[in-house]
Amino acid sequence: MSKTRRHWLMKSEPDAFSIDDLARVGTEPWTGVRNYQARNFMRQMRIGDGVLFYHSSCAEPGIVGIARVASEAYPDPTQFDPQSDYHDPKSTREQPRWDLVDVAFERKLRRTLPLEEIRRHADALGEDFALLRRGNRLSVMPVTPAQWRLLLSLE
DNA sequence: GCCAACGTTGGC
DNA sequence: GCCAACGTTGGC
Repeated sequence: MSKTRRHWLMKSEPDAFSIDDLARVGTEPWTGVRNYQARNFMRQMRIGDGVLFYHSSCAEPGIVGIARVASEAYPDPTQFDPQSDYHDPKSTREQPRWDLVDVAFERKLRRTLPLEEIRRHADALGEDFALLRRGNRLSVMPVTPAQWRLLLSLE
């Protein structure tokens, strides 16, 4: 396993949990991911990896801040909680299905980097940039160093 | 609110 | 193992 810091993009609906919420709490366990691909990406995360914080399902979807991975992946406790929206009856403490990582606030961007503007750089970002793939619904995705640089240069 | 895209479930 | 039905995501 490489020791190089890697980069990711994580989506959140600001009505549920925004970049300002993260700024307030400092560090947040990223509960509720119930997609295997997204879970597997979180399992690849290492402490210190960079995270682009993306607001989805809102008036101006886009990248709004930078965070960093603050823990290795560990079982998402909400999967065991029958009261939780994220409860998964097929999960047991012996055999958990869902993991999460802790995410720590780094900074807000000077402005929201809107999806619409990101789209205009689709060619430079390349085919492997999952955010712009057709019908993309992935909430956790990898970002290459080149994509990271390009996106932050737009700020 | 609409709808396209996609993942998951379950019957067969 | 196929595939239709269903639920969810997320931009608009």
